[in-house]
Amino acid sequence: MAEKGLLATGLRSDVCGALRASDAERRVRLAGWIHRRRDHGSFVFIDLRDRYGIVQVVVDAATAPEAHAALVDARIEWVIAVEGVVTPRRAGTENEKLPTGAIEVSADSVRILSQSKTPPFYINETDSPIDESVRLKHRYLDLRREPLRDRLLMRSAMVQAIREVHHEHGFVEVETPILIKSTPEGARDFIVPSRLQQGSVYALPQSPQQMKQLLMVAGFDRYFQIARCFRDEDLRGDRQPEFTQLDLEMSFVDETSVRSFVEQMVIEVTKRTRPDRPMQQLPFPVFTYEEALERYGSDKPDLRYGMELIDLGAALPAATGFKVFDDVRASGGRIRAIRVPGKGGVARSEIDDLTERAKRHGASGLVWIALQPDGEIKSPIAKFLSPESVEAIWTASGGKGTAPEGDLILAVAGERVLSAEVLGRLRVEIALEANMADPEILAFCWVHRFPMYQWEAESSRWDATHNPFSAPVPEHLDLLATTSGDLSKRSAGDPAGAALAQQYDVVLNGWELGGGSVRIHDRALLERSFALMGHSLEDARGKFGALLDAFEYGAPPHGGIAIGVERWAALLANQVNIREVMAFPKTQSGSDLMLEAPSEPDPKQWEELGLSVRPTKRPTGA
RNA sequence: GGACCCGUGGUGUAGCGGCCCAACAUGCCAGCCUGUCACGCUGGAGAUCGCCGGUUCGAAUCCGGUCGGGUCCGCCA
Repeated sequence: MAEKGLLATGLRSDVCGALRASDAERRVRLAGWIHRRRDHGSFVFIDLRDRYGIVQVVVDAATAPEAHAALVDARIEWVIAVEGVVTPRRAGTENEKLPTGAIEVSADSVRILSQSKTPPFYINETDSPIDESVRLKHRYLDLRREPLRDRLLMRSAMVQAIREVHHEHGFVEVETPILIKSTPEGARDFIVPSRLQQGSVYALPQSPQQMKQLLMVAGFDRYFQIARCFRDEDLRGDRQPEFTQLDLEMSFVDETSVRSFVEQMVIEVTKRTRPDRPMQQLPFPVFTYEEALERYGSDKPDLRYGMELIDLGAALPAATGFKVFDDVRASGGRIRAIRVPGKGGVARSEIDDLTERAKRHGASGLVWIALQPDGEIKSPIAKFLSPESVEAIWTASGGKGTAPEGDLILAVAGERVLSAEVLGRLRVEIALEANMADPEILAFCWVHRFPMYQWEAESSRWDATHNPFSAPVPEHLDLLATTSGDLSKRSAGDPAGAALAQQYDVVLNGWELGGGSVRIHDRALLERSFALMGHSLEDARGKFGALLDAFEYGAPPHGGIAIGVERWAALLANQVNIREVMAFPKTQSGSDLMLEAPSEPDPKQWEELGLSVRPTKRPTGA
């Protein structure tokens, strides 16, 4: 909390929220918004609000007639300045709900600084939800309300902590340009046409990736930036077209040293921002991608609850007689399951719903086995299950009868990755619906050793799983070397497909907070990697020429990470939507409802840029 | 590009074929009130039900389209 002296201005000696019993008898000047008013005729109470809090101001017609007259006219959300004496409240009229509730300010002077129209929604009440488009149109009023205000204050504290911790560890904060060259990194670029060089465009950075690697070549050794990033893709609750990354890069590191710093930093920032929220496990548990997939069906596991995936195949005999299971195993697929505790008495309609969802996620079906409260087994495949198999299933899932209501096993048979991912999603959905996760706990973990490449069947080529600059783990270098450089000979069976990257993600409560890697700092290796992904040498040099060139002038081994600031802030603020931790977010269709952006430019602007636009249907508005 | 949900006085909701030129709460306006704190009391104003079209004797209500907002898939790290 800031010092009173620093907050004093010509209009105020104190802030509203900070007055306490110890200020009694002081004469103060306050300025703020009228939060509420209670007019009793011969005297008026005002709750005066600023961002520090609320204090009650009372004006008595008998002792301060002019001030009283002013307040009789004043309305909610008007901005006023008052002058008066801090007075202990009469016995029995203290308000324990307010930090300032022991005192009130007896005002003898009231000045109207600014009037307000009736706001489109309540500033002083936040219990009932307001349609988000209304909130966005009047964002400055929504920001005036406590929840959004507090979240932005928290985000500010968080960013301050980020800067502090990095400076404490020798990091240099460097700003990188917003107008850069288009460097397709996967997402679609935002484009800014150049006036000076008509027909050419700048791109807005999807991240400062190349810049920060160049800073390592420059010898900055430890860099960080709170960087604005831009991606022209469809929006989601956790995706905005412009967003902020904590971007950092370190030289002379291996994977362990980067993760070790990042982990300390994340813990420290989290503690300084939300000291009240417990972290589930320190140090962060570390999973390989493979392990995360096998155990949680996800590369961003939520560790706040159990329901890990079970490999039913191991519990069942080689041939069950149930065609679906036997066929899947014959073709190399898996039979996986999760056990939902307490759901033994599940209703048929609920099973249908779960089956529907499993199919939507790509499964061909969902098999269920219910251990009912009475101990009976109910399942469409009961006749294929010997008593031994049933026993084995329960043993594999951690023993039977953990809940008196019985348990429910949900099984999916299918291709190795797909079967895991389907159950991984069901696991998250079921946990959400059953409130299985403690909302206060912060469960961080690392997931690492991702595959370098994934096979793109349509284009018959390998593509970077994360980013194309990630280095392979040292023991897999030869997998890249032994894969033919000839594009036409590329196949899903190439040795490179098995290569793992020195790539790591930080995960929090089932959200990917950020990801990074140890980078390739050798020009030849980087060119080879691009070649594997089907880029010609000229192509790669055209897009990443500066980086490739720089690597010929002494590039230190380096690595880093980028962390989504809004996602982190949203999780710390217990929000599922990053708009709730952003001052001025955009809608799902990319509009700013307050500024009414995007908008058509003046025709002259097109002309200056040497551009013309095909006429299209424009929304006419509702 | 696709699927689904929502749109009724300022705000949040109810109404889901005639009882509705629309109800409730809150807000707003006016008056009253010497201790309130979501003050209270009395009275009042305020919506052609997002928009367009259709079905029907009759539409806030049913159907189609469209606009806006949201959730999700694709996309995106």
